[in-house]
Amino acid sequence: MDKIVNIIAKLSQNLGEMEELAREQLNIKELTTAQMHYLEVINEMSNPNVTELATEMQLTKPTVTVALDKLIKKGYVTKIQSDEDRRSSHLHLTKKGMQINQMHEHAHTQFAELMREAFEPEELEELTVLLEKLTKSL
Amino acid sequence: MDKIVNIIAKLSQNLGEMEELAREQLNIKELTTAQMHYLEVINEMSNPNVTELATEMQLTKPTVTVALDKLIKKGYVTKIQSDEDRRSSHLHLTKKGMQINQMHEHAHTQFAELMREAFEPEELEELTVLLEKLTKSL
DNA sequence: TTATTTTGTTAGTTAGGACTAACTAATTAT
DNA sequence: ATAATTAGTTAGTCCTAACTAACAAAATAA
Repeated sequence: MDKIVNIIAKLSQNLGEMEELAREQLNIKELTTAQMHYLEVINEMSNPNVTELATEMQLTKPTVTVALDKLIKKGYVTKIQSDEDRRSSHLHLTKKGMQINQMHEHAHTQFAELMREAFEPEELEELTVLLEKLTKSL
Repeated sequence: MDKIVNIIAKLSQNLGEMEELAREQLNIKELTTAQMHYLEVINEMSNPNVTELATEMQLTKPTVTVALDKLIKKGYVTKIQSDEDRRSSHLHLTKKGMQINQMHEHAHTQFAELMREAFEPEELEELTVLLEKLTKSL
């Protein structure tokens, strides 16, 4: 019945598959899904401390401390002591940690590639304009 | 630079948020993410047996057996012995198990709603035609 | 200055979800 | 008819990731 809902379902599914594929290709198998989530949130928050990160992720501080230890050991995150409050540290992604962004980007680039193949340039332009409008209202 | 990639990134993010929201709203908190995944795959495969399900999910049979026991106990799945091979059983989702579809559908419906709000009817029609073409080539 | 609060850690526990090894029952091949 | 294979289960192990309780160190309030 509802054509749009079906279309969205399919697009959503495809995007999911792309992300999964990108993950495999970029051999981030060293990281679990949970660990990737930490990196994503740290990235979004830009330099949170442990307490802030725990609050944002709705986890306890001990949980986050332990999780961070592993990510630091593996070289994805660094902790830099704060100047204002010496109990506290800011969390940063290392270059290696930034891979996580690459992963999503990679998936989205691949999807964009599919779109370029599927459409004539004029159609693509049309679609871009429409989707741009949509994202602006989201 | 690449407008489309950015647009896709945003759409992808939004779809993800919608799914998460739908999950919360439909109080499927009784299920873990892993368990939901079982239901999704069973649904896609329509009546697999344990071996087929394990192969599809790239898990061992004991793993799947144990996971299914829990889902059966909670009333999301039923196992029906095969007539042709009495060692084997077909897996079915119960009505309760079908909720999982509802969840995705709900998310997609919400997203479609946003689209209807964002566009004039003619634009929506235009977009539908374009996206339909895209999904066909995916 | 002393007491309280806050930041983060360490230690120990629990639950989920994966695995292998060993098994039973049913089917298929020799 | 017997041997080998296949479907699925049970038992036992391991790892991840969550939790609480108890703590030290630093900052803030009384």
